[in-house]
Amino acid sequence: MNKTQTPARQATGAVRRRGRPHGHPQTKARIVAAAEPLFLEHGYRATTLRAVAAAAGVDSALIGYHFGSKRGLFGEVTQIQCARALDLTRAFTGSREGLADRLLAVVTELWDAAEVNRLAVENEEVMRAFREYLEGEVLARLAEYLGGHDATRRALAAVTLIGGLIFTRYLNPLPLAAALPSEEIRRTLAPALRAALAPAAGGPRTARATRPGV
Amino acid sequence: MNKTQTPARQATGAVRRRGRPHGHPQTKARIVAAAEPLFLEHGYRATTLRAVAAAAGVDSALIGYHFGSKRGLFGEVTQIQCARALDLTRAFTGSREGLADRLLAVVTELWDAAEVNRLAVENEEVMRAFREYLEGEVLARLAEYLGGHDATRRALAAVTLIGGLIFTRYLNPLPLAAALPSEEIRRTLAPALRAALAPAAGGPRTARATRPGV
DNA sequence: GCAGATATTCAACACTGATGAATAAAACCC
DNA sequence: GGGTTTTATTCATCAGTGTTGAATATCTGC
Repeated sequence: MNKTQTPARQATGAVRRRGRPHGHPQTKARIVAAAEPLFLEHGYRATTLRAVAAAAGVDSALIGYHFGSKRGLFGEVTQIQCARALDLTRAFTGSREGLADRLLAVVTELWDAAEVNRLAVENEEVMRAFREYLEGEVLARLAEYLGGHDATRRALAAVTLIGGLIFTRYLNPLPLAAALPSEEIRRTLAPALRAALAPAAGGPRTARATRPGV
Repeated sequence: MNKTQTPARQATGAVRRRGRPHGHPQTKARIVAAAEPLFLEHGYRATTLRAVAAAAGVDSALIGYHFGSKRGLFGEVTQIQCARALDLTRAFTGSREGLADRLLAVVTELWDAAEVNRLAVENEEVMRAFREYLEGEVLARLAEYLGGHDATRRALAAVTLIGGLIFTRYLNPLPLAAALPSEEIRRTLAPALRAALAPAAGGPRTARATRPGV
């Protein structure tokens, strides 16, 4: 007659009474902490909310309550990592000559340390954030740093290369690109990045900059 | 509100008897044809097998029967497009001097024409195929074409830039990169790609690069 | 103490992709 | 040209997903 025999057996096996427990004031943080390794190991799709809830020792409905949706939780988990992994401020302080090397150093350092590898590409929201950051932040600031009427185009070329580095080494890692030590990667890409950043005067084709920077 | 009373009402509304119908010998092709626009418009995740089956006017179980799984169907739909979009053979026939320009031309032409934009990044299988192609095919052949002991490194730099182009313009398009006409993109990236392909001797930026690749 | 806000639990819901049993159509064999 | 086998299709159902609403327990302000 009664289907609810086990009153509240969470995955941990610990029996918890209904209602708000006394000793767990920050469930939200615990959910995030539990979700992070799961997302990192299994990716977005394969990580279920029930698994997260079980790992955190909470009811799965709490995720919806605190984060609205699975997307909200993922956004909460990766937002900080994304922000941390994309902070290029350091590269923009210093001489113009070492800009390419500083950019490569910052990118490889941050992304080597970041644990956002591979999984972000699955999530539309993260990709959108990444896109907006790459264009609205990196490209814009880089163009401003470079200056000149051709700055936007040079910044675009640089962002393309940097995006390719992040893509082929971290988000969708080619075995070769991922295996090389970062110092070697930097040395490999430095000439191309310097060429991308260099004013087009020395190039074979004169670049008629028609578009004022947007 | 789905009580499943109507015995066999497919999406078309046409009542079909059980068993193999006489006039539809190529259901497989029809499923692929119906799936393609759906995948392209809504992406992988948001396209349900039931919607594909309804659009094709067949039972949803037929997809499993013919393609094994949703992945199988997606692979069937995108495989040809991927192969079509990644055929770089043309770029490898010709003089060494124009290599960079030919590469950029082929990549932009093929990807501008391809309709694989944006959705491929959602699917792990497509990304794996793309990865393997980029490293196993493009990079390997490019290194062979370039020759010399430094060839692999230069090819890697070039592949990084090309991958960045595909990523920031097609797979996860930055507004600016996607808005520019392809001819301008080519002009923008040409110097960097030439520098990537050039036999850099490791020096900072000196013109020791006149030496042809051994 | 008590009213309202907040957090938590439970139970369902609508869907999803997948699969097994039953069956009709076609092909094949002699 | 009937009998058998193979293939294609239908139907029903499964386990599992993210999400949501109702009920309940705890905390907070007065």
